[in-house]
Amino acid sequence: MDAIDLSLVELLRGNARLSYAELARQVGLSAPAVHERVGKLESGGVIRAYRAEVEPEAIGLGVTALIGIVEDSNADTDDVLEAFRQIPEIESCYFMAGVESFLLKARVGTIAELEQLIVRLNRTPGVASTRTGIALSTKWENRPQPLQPAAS
Amino acid sequence: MDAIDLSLVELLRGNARLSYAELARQVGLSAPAVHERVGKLESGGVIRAYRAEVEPEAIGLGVTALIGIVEDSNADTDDVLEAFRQIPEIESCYFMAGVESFLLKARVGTIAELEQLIVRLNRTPGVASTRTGIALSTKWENRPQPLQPAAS
DNA sequence: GGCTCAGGTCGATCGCATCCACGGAGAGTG
DNA sequence: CACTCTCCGTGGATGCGATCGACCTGAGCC
Repeated sequence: MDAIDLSLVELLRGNARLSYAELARQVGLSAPAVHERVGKLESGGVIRAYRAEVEPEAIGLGVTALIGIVEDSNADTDDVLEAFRQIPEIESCYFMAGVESFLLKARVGTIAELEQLIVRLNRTPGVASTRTGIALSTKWENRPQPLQPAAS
Repeated sequence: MDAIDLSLVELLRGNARLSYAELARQVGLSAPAVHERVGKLESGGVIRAYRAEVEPEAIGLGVTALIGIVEDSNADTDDVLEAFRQIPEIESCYFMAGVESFLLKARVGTIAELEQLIVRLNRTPGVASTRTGIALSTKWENRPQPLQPAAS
């Protein structure tokens, strides 16, 4: 993980569809060299996926909610996590310090669907209570930040 | 925005680096047809970007925090937003219903940097108070959900 | 010095991206 | 109904990029 790898990661965070030839020009190596480096970044787990970022409203997901979860005192956290994983509306799941063990980000089409989701969450074994905040608008999301000299 | 467009979006959300030829095979059109459809999805704002998803720890961003912001009663929301936009550590910014006007997701390298960030936020004109929760681990993030028949 | 290995470059081959000309289905109209 | 316009697609051609294999070079080590 040297400075060139870092540049490659930064370039691909900005535009995942850059060709190897273009990446090679940007970092000053040959295309095969870049190909090999990127391959290692992928198999080494640094690059996890390449995703198109889509306007949620355009695919019928106009309602965004952030939901804090308090667990039962006797809950099995792994089971709760597994139950959350089965719910496709939950886009992100963070395990938090504090009273609320989890913070979930969910996207649904309508407020009615959000209501159903909350009911489902409250019924999930191990969940003691939920606290839902509704995002009126997403100002931005997953903005890549410029890379530091960095670790490793 | 028909069923084929929806498939294309779903395929690209799963893997942004699929070739047009491969997309064409998956949806049963020719490569030029797919090329044109994807081009329209991009210029129509449905597809906003293609991004590599990176393991944050690998690039020196091991600390994730979610920060609620309460605004001053006389704050100018646009100014506050603009100030947040200048802070690169803020990856996502939601405008919320409730007492806390914003919810921010930020990533930094160390707890010390998080402390500096919180200080900076509290000093920002228009910010009355902040409430920070630390994510001990990210179970998953930005998981694409399978697409509904959908609107539009 | 001479081995070995990691990580490059170069050259060749094949597939893909992309441009262009052409064709067919469906809607609106006389 | 027949005409035409438009949209959306196909097929062919061409140049670029992905990717493989052979070879090169410098660092570390015996």
